[in-house]
Amino acid sequence: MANENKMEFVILGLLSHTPMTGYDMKKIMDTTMSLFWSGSYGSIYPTLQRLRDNESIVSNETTENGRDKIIYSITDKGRDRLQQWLKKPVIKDELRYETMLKLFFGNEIGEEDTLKHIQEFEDKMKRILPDLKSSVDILNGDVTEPTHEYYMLTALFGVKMYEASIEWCEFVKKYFEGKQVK
Amino acid sequence: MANENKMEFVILGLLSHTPMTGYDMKKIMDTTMSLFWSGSYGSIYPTLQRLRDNESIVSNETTENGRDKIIYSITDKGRDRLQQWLKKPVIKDELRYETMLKLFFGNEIGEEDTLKHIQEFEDKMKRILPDLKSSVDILNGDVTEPTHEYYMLTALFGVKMYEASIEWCEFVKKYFEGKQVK
DNA sequence: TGGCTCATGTAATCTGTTACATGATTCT
DNA sequence: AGAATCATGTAACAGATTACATGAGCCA
Repeated sequence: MANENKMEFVILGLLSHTPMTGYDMKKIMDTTMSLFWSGSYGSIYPTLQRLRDNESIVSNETTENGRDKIIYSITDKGRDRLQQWLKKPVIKDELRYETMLKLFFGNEIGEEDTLKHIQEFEDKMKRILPDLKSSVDILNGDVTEPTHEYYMLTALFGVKMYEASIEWCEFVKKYFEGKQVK
Repeated sequence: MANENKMEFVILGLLSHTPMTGYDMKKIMDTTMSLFWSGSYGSIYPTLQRLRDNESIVSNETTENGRDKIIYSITDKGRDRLQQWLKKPVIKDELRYETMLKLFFGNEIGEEDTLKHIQEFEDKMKRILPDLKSSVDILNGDVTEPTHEYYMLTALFGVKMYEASIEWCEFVKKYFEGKQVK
């Protein structure tokens, strides 16, 4: 019942950085924030309307490069609500890894098929890790935007998680290899 | 539309280990599997009925210690379905950390309040880590159950994640301290 | 006796995704 | 010309949680 509508605060948070469109928000969620958050248009646009209705944000219709867009900005009321939420204790940090689920039940299909999931997991992280690392490096030297420090720390968290995950994958592979030899 | 009802496979997976009640399943999800999965009675019990209807599992009503319970077992058909799913590629590994969200927007409330979340995050992991480590140790020496190997590897993943997270927390704290001094 | 755990279940509700519709502009 | 991207939006559906109801046994 603690009706904490997260999407509301994600939007308010993004608008606390700078005014933008719903489309822009989706892009940020798909890139910068994808490590720890996600969202679809089907939840972004209705939430924008709700936030506008309760005066947490205001909208501004403009045309840029011949494209109609609605640029949203946060109001004082919205900033207040955001800050209040930010100061509240965290309710839930959730990890939902299908890979771990399939590993947990791996005995049912055996090591070979299970290792395919582990390898895919490792490959995925190795693909993302370089970009994540370079983000950290770029943001680290950047003192123009105070928000970038916070962004850098979340990216660094990603780097640490992915590095630890990759190490774990290597261990799992060796573990199963060792068993094979026996 | 790739209607992958995960809860079905979680239940089939648990029953592939051993027969048990819905209540038992919930307990395992709250403990052993909580690292990478969760579920409520409101999704467990209806799914059990569906799985029984399509003959993936069978139920057995008994009384133990004067308590009525319904013990479910997996059928050959259910095991087939489970194996087919386990062999399919993983669709989604998702991390949803409110702590990272609040850190990402931390500029809005400043370092002091943000650090409270980081500290809480670290404390939580430091509370869980010892149990997780001892699970790994216990399972590591245990060769009685072949499923325990897979369980051990998921627990080890937890250990690696938590250790890396704690290190990251220490870094974040030092990072902000360093800024303070400047 | 009272509170906790064992045990099963449902109704209301929420939250979110998917898939589609629409149409303009930019890139190749 | 055609594909991809920019940009907004909705309807249908999926999936899950919360809160409640019920009742028995165990422990202090």
